[in-house]
Amino acid sequence: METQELVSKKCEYALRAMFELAAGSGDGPRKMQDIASAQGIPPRFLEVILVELKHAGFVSSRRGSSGGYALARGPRDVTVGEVIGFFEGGQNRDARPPASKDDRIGDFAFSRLWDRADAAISRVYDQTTLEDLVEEEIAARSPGRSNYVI
Amino acid sequence: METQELVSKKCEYALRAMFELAAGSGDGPRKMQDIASAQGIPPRFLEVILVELKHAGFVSSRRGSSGGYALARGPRDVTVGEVIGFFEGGQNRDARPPASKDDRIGDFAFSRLWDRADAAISRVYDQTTLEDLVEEEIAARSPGRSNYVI
DNA sequence: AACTATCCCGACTGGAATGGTCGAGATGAT
DNA sequence: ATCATCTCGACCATTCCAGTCGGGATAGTT
Repeated sequence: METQELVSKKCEYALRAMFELAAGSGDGPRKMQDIASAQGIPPRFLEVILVELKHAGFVSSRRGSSGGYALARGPRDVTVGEVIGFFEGGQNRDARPPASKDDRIGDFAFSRLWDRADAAISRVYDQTTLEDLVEEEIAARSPGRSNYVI
Repeated sequence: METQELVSKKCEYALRAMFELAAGSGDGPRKMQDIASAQGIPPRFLEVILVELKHAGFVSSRRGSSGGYALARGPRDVTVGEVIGFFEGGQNRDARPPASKDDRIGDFAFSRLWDRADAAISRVYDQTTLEDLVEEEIAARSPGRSNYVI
């Protein structure tokens, strides 16, 4: 059906950057510029994103001439859902229109509907770790693969 | 977790309008103004929406001094997913950035991820009909109800 | 036929979010 | 000392969203 882009470009960039860190792990920090070209992300924009990821505790950084970024936690311990939750729920997860005394007829049914949709999508995101993504990609690129649906 | 508003305001208004038509069925067409006040929708905006819904074949209309709108199909035969699909997939479901020859590493894994998320949410929307919503609302308002999760 | 309530349509607008850039500074490895 | 790198805040352009407006077409009612 392909509804719309579920997450913002910024959020996808963040995920791809972390994916890159997870995939190319083991050799100390990765330089921002490398990540940018590997994943096709506008470099200056990636800067902004990485700073936010650092503040959120997802990545760590080292300055200086052999610096760069690395995952703060292991790829197995960070889910896609956490990252998305941070970027989409940034600073606006509050401030209900205060007086909702005028409840329309259908409020309940729709509220349940949105909740169910939200739960369904969260279930997918929360069950997928960075490691899962890396393994899925490796499996896809190995030649004699079978088409299992994970 | 409560990520964000999954559908646009316009789309939600459309659904609520159709919900209203489904709930208050049986007495000929409903006037636009009535629907607007019943569901708290800006009237002139609702006009726009109803015209689109008519063009899409979801509702029918009668003009003149005792006119109004009615569901084109029975509440049991129209799913929430159809309506959402129409409003969100309006005119922009095409125009891929033409040359995507430069496939990054991770394209496959992410593509699968978005597909799974999309499928999860579509499953919820496509399984819910207008009638389901109406019944759910009625059940919620009946006094001695039990808290089943449907 | 006149009246009037209703639907019908296209153009328009203000504000917010998105996607992205820029310049300058702080820090630290070599 | 030097240079590559991260760090920060301000800035900007475009798009999209939510909603409005004025006028016109249509059809019941009297």
